[in-house]
Amino acid sequence: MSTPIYLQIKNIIKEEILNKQSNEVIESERALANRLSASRMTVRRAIDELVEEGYLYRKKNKGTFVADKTLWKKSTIEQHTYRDNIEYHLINFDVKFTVKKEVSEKLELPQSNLPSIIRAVRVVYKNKKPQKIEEFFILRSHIKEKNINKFDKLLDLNSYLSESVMSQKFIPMIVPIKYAQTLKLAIDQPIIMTEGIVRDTSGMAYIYYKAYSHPKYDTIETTF
Amino acid sequence: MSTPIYLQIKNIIKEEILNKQSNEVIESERALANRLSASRMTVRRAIDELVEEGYLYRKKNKGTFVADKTLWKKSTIEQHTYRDNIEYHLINFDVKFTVKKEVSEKLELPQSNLPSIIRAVRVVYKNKKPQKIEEFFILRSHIKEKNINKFDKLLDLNSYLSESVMSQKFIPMIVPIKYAQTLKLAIDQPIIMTEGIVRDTSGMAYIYYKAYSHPKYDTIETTF
DNA sequence: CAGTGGTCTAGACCACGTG
DNA sequence: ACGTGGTCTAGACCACTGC
Repeated sequence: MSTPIYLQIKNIIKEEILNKQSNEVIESERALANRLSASRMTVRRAIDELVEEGYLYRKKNKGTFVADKTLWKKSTIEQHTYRDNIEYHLINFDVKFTVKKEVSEKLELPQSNLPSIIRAVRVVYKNKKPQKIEEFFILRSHIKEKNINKFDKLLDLNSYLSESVMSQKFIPMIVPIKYAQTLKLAIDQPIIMTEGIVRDTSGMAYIYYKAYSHPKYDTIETTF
Repeated sequence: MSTPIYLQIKNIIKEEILNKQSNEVIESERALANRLSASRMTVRRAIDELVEEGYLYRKKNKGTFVADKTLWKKSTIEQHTYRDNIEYHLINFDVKFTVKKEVSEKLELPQSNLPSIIRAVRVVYKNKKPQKIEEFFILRSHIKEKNINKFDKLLDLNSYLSESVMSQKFIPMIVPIKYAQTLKLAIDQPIIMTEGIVRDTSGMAYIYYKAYSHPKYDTIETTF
């Protein structure tokens, strides 16, 4: 088996608590270690992660318990993906060698010898309804060569985020006129614009994006 | 010493990397364990948390490195507290036995035999400027008796969050007229209203709150 | 080959809650 | 007195990197 034991145990526990009530106590760490023929530290690591992900909670000197099902989700901004029908319509795609000051500042680009920047604009539909408009500015040099022609890979933020860090700002505004029609909004509708910068582990900014969200379909939700 | 060794080590490392450059390699886990007279697993635990918090990153078979300083912050909504001068002005405080439908739904209150609810409204000032207006609805039964008369304890969300889970929604809107003046905003200014529900580990909702943020001073920012 | 992080073991002691 | 989670130790093997 190449998958680590603690991950196997994690999945076993995850399955077993499906049949349990919220706030029901689970087996003790020692009992689990014994039953699954693993050391207690390995079981603890599995439980540690399940606690971190909101599936379980611990009470000192009492035991470990199944968390309320409504808490079984982690803080992720990209909320969709559950059973929703998500579609992307690319409405713009080009490579630039000059960009607006705003973009070059956010990506901390050099004044001269500007690198090439991929700019893409797409509409995200959720269950056939327009949900948000996203504008991406991506440093061409950071795209793996084999992905360069696959828009889906290119614009799937999740495939980058595991090795990178994203910081986001939420900015209130009136929907820009040019996007009002696409989002099927009145021209004076307040929306949230999300501005994000993705950096690799060395701190280099390589994606700048702005997303204009429909206020009704795309309520941004996070859990701590 | 009652503070765990792994926390002491965490702080030692945190101090030592202040004098290092970004992407500079740090001592190996074994070397640290040796120098600090701890086992490697204990050192690992300290490093694990520092990686989780964005201070360090690891490269398999290579070493552990100092992360870029701009990544040294974790996803917290309550951004202030650094060096900012934060003040709270309580502008309303009472105990209710009937609440609007909106609140009773969010807190999942019973139809009859309504529990008492504490309602508080306060203005948060940051460096003497109004930053946001917060409305809290708190289940009286969840307040520890000794805190009941200390507004600061009562309304310090951080003192609850360690044992609870908060979920938030960000909703765009035009600033409500009754708050426009307090926030020093034009009456047609778009803002973000943050709606939050805090649940204890058993899943019971006990705080409902709404925060109306000034768009300029309180840009909500998160890191993943 | 030596050194790294990733995983794992089989013990150990502690503080605390409940019977 | 016993069981719980919280912490800690001193080893171990693996896959991989760089010299």
